[in-house]
Amino acid sequence: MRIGELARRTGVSERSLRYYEQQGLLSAERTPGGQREYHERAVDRVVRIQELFAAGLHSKKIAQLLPCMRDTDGGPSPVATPRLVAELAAERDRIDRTVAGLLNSRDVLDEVIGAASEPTGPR
Amino acid sequence: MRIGELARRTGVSERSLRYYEQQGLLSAERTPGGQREYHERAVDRVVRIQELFAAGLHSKKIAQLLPCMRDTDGGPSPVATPRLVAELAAERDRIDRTVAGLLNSRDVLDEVIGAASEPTGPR
DNA sequence: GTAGGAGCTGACACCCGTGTCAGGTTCAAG
DNA sequence: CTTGAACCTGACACGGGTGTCAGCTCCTAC
Repeated sequence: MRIGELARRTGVSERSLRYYEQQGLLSAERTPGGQREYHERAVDRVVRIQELFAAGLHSKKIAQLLPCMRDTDGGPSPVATPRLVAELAAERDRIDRTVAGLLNSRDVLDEVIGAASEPTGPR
Repeated sequence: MRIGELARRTGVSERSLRYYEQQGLLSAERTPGGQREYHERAVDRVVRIQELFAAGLHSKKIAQLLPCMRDTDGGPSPVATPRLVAELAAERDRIDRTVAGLLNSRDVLDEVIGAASEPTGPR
């Protein structure tokens, strides 16, 4: 498929898809005329990329991580280097701390929301 | 206390503390010479502000939210307007979605980390 | 009174994924 | 062949919290 369809199917802008390619996160064949031609599994990959961005990983780390992931085609999935594994473990811990903070903040919001739903405020 | 101590006690830079004041998130008395003088409870407030920033709220929304929160002094805590409550509920839902995404990404990381810890890779 | 650490304001830069525009090329349908 | 939608590259801008610097003033201890 071409970039327009991929953008539509993933909900990611064409701009971002080109950026992902530039960062080495996503590859594409080219037509003789130079237009990008994506494999079917690019869809899943783009979704993953978005998730990892949302998790706070930077493109550089995602670029290292992606080749080590089991793709939908069940390919060989090379094993990560110890160095990368250590970095990923650090990212995971960071994510855990982030989640804890988010849940805490959510509780704070809930308290304000809850207080407003009581007729005359808490006694 | 003055700004240096507050920065030291909260781990937040002086630059950021001044920014919080500019955004209406944090107030301070002034000495005759114009230097900021903070109440003791500014410490808790700064911590909260950081949490809310980490949760993805923008300073404008935090500025609306803070006056509605029960402070450590157990003050009056005015009730949020229905409009603000609706916005906060939206933020809470966004946080929930973010958490779900983070946990998902964490699992993805764990899979790669786990695969690397197996002697010859998965069968 | 004076030295020097601490504080003040204002301004500029950064990150980095994304939006957007300009100007040109390619592709597919008529 | 022509037309128009889709695609290409390159460049500039943004958001928004934070770092950093310059140049000055304040406060405290001696």
